[in-house]
Amino acid sequence: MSVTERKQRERAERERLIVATARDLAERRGWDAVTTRRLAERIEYSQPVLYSHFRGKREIIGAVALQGATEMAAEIRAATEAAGDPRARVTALARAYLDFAARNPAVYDALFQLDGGLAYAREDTPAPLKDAFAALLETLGEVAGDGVDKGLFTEVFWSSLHGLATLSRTGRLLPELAKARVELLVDRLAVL
Amino acid sequence: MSVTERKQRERAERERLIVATARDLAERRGWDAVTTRRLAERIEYSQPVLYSHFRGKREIIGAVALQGATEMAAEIRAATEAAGDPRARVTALARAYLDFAARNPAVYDALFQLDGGLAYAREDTPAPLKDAFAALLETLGEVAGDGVDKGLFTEVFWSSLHGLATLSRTGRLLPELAKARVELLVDRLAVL
DNA sequence: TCGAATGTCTAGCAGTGCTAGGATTCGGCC
DNA sequence: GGCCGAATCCTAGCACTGCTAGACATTCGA
Repeated sequence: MSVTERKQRERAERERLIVATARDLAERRGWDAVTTRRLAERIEYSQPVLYSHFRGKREIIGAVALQGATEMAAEIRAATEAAGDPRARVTALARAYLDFAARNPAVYDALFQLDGGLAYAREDTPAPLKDAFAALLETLGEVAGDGVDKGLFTEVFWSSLHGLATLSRTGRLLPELAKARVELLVDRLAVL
Repeated sequence: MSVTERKQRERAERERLIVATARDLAERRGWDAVTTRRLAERIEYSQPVLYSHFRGKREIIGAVALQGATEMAAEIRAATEAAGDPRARVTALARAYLDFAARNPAVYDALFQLDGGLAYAREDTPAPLKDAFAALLETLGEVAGDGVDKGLFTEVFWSSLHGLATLSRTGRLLPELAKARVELLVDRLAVL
């Protein structure tokens, strides 16, 4: 059985290589540059190998998205736990979120802009996505205010962050106001 | 000269036909279905004709975006002018914005999601885009609050609306909370 | 040692955005 | 009216895309 196990390990390793390569390529040159041919060449296998791991390009995007969700959740938790009072936590959350989006634009796109074939806001939503939302809710639930559903508040706050992240990255907002926008958002939305 | 004029008219008419057809196709079957071949077939000309009007597919998207911006600005102004007090105006604006995004998803994508080769938030930004932002600012500037720059506030409010529009349309937010999200956003962000 | 199963690759399909170059039609001039 | 140059348009094709059928090699169990 040890041969089979080794093969499974190698297969899993190759799958990680595919996801990592796709992510790297997308981050360096954009998702348009992530073609099945280029990806196959980089991992030094032929195209059909990709399809023995994933149903298609969409699923590869989905895999990158899940990886990104896990990292994002971790970074957000790390940032909020380091802060003292609720206000500092919310500010830290907002900064960590926008930071992640700015530093990993391709991963962010895989998560929230592109179609990775993943289910969101449902029962069968993959665990990493649920957990990322939970990471937001843990901190934002604290400042939802009386009588306001924590989930509802988190959705609204998250939407605002998402809007800031996407519009600013595509040059649709004034760059010099970035910091002021975050402060204004936190001041107004959070009940402290 | 009248022959030349007629030709120019016909050319302009054909250009309108291209934009209208692209928009219709995108709205019915998504932007992926808007291929140069299909578009050429629909307008009953060959592909190269498209390139005598536009540099490429990107510019066609841009043309649809500009058309959409004009309509959006008009709808927002119509909605806000019909409302009485500032609070009603802001709510009407939010509803009108999200309504437009929901009713014209392809146009909304052309405007804020896809690359139409347009400049945003700059001096050389096309007039329709500037005017759409102005339409938002006219109403939102009223409720920015003391000491808060109206442009800054408009950017933040707009980003929130954009986040709601995109995340809800791609199924990333709970559909049943749509109304509550708008109310919460207006309540918190606007200074009344 | 041989047949079967597994793994991988070559080659190809239908589709994409875009364009070079040839055919055709048209307007103005003699 | 007949001709020529220019404007207009189309055919055909390029290099690319995601994806897959079928051939080929390799490895495994009997």
